[in-house]
Amino acid sequence: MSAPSDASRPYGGPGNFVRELIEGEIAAGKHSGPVVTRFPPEPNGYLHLGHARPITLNFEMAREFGGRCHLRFDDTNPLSEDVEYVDAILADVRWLGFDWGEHLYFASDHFERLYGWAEELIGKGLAFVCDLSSDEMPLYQGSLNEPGRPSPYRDRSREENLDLFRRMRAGEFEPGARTLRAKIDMASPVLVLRDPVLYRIVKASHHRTGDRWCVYPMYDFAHPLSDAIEGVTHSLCSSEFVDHRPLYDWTVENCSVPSRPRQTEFGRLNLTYTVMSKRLLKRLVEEGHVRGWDDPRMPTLSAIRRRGVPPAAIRNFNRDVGLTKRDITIELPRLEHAVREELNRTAPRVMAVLNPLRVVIENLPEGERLDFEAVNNPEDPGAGTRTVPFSRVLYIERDDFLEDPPKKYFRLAPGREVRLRYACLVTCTGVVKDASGKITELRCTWDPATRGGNAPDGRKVASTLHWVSATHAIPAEVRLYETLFRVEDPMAEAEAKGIDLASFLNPNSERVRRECWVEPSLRDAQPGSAFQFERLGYFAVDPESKPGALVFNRTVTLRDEWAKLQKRSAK
RNA sequence: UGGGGCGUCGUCUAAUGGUAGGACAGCGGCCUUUGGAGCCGUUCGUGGAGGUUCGAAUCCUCCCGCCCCAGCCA
Repeated sequence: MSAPSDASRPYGGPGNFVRELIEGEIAAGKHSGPVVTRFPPEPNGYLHLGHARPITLNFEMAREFGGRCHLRFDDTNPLSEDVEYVDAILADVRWLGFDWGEHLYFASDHFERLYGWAEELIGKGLAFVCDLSSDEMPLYQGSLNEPGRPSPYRDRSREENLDLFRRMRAGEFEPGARTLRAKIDMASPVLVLRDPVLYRIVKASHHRTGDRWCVYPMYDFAHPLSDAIEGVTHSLCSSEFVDHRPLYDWTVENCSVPSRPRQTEFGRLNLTYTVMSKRLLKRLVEEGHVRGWDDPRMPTLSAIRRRGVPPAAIRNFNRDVGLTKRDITIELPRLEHAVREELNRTAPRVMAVLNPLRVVIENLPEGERLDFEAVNNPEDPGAGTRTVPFSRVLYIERDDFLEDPPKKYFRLAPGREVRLRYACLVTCTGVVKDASGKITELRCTWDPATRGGNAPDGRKVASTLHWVSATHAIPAEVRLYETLFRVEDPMAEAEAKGIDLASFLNPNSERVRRECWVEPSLRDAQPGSAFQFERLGYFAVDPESKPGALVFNRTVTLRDEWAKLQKRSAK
């Protein structure tokens, strides 16, 4: 149940109102037992970045107070749920670094007791069987401004209600024919209190209970009661459920439950340049805008895992962003910061050339190989060093040479001397072009006195370039990712302008480069492992990668001052 | 429009009647064998109007704005 987390980085800092609430309760002696929270997903889709907030919050609060956090599937709607999602959700929560221990539950485990409480409500005259069809019911519900009218079936006797409800369970009626409803107040200004449906008839096989049930409890009934059964003390949920709290309380107050949970709501988290609703994400998959739920451009947890985002970055992101009652939209760079921060600490450095330009070292004989020692991670001395081979023909990044360099361009140019990272200083002596004028090769000389990269005479160079040895490098495919959408808030723009969401997709969200070269130490890089390609960014080995056919995904770029300069001058 | 929730730098978030602080982003600089990392500096904010008070982001009144609710979804 304890998360691998840094306790010096508490969730939301001292201002987290949920922590203050719990501390206050404990100070007031309101808890005799442990603090118990829960994360309650419905297994009808994949978890995304928006879910990481309640996951982190629930597990972290339980940990901070020495309690426990349950993982409970709210599987009360067999029409939309599936084991496929159960398995994926389990894997995602585990990946995020949280452990529910023995406390894995399903609302469907509680169906029998829930049913018993429904009969209890009938016995108390607090629930009735309603014969209104799904078409008719809205006619009685009123509207935002007008009160509803009581169902004509509202005053049935307890005996008749009980008989009908038992026959509903026995499968005597067709789906939609009848419902069990709470008897509360059809005139309530709170819509959810207007005799809400508690049970409906569904004849579909449930992924866990099979065909045992013909009636299924609604969320508003199953959720508070499941919390009570499990001894949940703090039912933390997002703000759209604020209106449901009176019904939550009504339910636990009127059923003979073993404990008294309380619901507390916090604001939802959104991110710029993406969408975060299951419906929209599903559309992106189904319409082929992405290759699947784990396409690295998606905001799903499985996708960012594939992209190379470490789980600690997600936990820290949520801790740092904090928690209030308001819905928030975080700017994407804030997430990228958390990702870089974590990867900077942990990712081994390596050299890779994504857009190769051939360089011939004229004063180094063919067939000669020099070995240079490279630091694996300057942030982590314990990561050690490795050897990188150097020879007459190299590749450097095409962007790292300009025949006619502008001011503030520090990289290679005719006649200029730069350092090749970990290797030596080289000077550009010539440029070879093809018939169309495209540069095909650079001629350089190296200074053997600068082995390792420093000049004994103390002369400085303006920049350091990454490189690979052409004869030793390994070919690789590299997938470069940008935001899926071109605009900060695609949903809002689509609605405001009446344009389809798809028109805001970023055509450059994925660019595949197949002629990249990586240093030989990467030969056996395993899927999932993360590296910093020096000067370029962080890259993770894709699950599709194989020895001999390496595939890397760009997780996030490095901060790039030169790119920023260029962007600014382009405006 | 009935009910509910929420308004502090561009974006998040502290300050719980007593100097409006921090992070990310931005800008400027230092440093650098990654134009990375790190370090230093800096611009920018209490939705509005009244009121209470020696003193208001905080308390009161009114106004304005944004979000949620009319599934037999969760």
